[in-house]
Amino acid sequence: MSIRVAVVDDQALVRGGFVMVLGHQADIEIVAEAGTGLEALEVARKHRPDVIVMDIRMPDMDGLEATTRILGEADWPVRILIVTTFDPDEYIYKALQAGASGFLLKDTPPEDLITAVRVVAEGGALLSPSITRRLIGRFAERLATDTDLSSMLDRLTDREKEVLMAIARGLSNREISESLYIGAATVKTHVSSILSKLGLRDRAQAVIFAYESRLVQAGDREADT
Amino acid sequence: MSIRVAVVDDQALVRGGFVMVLGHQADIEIVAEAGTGLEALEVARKHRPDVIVMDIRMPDMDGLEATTRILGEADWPVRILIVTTFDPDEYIYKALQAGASGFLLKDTPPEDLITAVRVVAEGGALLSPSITRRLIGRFAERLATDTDLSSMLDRLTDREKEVLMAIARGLSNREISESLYIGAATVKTHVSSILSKLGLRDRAQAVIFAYESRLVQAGDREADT
DNA sequence: TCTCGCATCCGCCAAAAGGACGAGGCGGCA
DNA sequence: TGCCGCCTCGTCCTTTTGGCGGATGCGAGA
Repeated sequence: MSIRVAVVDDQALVRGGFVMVLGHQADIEIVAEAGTGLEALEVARKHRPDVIVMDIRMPDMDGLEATTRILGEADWPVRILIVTTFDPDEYIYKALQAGASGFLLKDTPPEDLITAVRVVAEGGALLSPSITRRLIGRFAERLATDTDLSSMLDRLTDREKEVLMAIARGLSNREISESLYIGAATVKTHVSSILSKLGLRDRAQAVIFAYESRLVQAGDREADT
Repeated sequence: MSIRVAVVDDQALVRGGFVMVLGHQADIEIVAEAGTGLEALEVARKHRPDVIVMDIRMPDMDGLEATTRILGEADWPVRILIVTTFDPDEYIYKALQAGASGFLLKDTPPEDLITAVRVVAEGGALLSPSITRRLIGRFAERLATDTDLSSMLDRLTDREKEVLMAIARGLSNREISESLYIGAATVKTHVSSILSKLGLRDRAQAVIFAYESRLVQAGDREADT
């Protein structure tokens, strides 16, 4: 069974090029074309393609908005491959957030487009090499600065680390004492020790340290009680 | 000019397969092979390949360590492509941190390996589709939870946002008053207003909110005064 | 024009936090 | 065995914080 593809681009020439490239593949069938975001919604609903090759800049509604909507209302498995000339960070992150399975630049060779369609049809994901590089960069950079601050964590005892994490969850001393089953005075001792060891002044700075040192990470908050 | 490639894998059969696949390409030349991490260091120094196809699990020294070392001491442009059977998150992040330009699983088809070598040789980056998907997932998830919390930021006035950011930098009320050239009592009023509007109890929780809402981000700390 | 929200300021008060001690119990280690 | 680090708890004190009420000026919009 061939991969059913819809191509969405407002420039007829570009769209035609995509259709030409993809349509000549034995395992790919072009089932629809659209020139605007709104049209994309229609053809998606009507033809229920497996993969939608989508431009970003379009009249009516841009490709990112269309992606969000289509994925939001689709009741069949559809993958969206963003293909664009522009690659500012903003677009990429929005595209990924919208749920796109791939992000290609228009300067990629035709065979890569074909590969990309096949990959996303199978549930994989694919980015242009340059974008992959940037994404990797962001990750690596994030991991790189870890060691300096987190090494200071070694100065803390296990108990103190527990208390610090509790502080980083926004608990008061009394709440910490209850959650750790120790006296309030003990918590204060630990807190003082933590602040002193880390060269901090108050629990607010301790929270900052916890985040900066990746002891806790933005986003991994368990449900607040 | 062809791409000069070195293949590093401790399993002779696998290594032979890679060499076979890559060596038959007109634009690729296999200039060296190695079976261990230490050997990889040697052949890298000796043959100065453009691209090193590297396994992770090896005797002597694993591929990640070898990657780090080679990239650290190399005085010529060398790209490293990690190819492995295993894909735990840990490996991926370490590989990216080590500076690898690509990360392929051994279940990818041979032509993809060829493509990957060409891509990284040109300075691009490439990940296996499944890994790309995971990386995207991590990013999207990160951005996904943004709106709910950051929408609460809209309730704050500009001045309050300033104060909140100051709190998130670890300043005391007095320091904030000095940095904003306003009275200490005024700062307290703002702080109270912030806590009340956001449903928080104290400045420590405000710091947490600032990080969770991405008002401030771990890592973008300017040098502490 | 007259509110209303915002920023600014003031003071008072209770709670929380933090600093500076001392002190006992406990386990590892020389 | 004795020392040391860790955890525990206490007490006393100062500083900080946060809540509350009230007040002024100011600009935008009804």
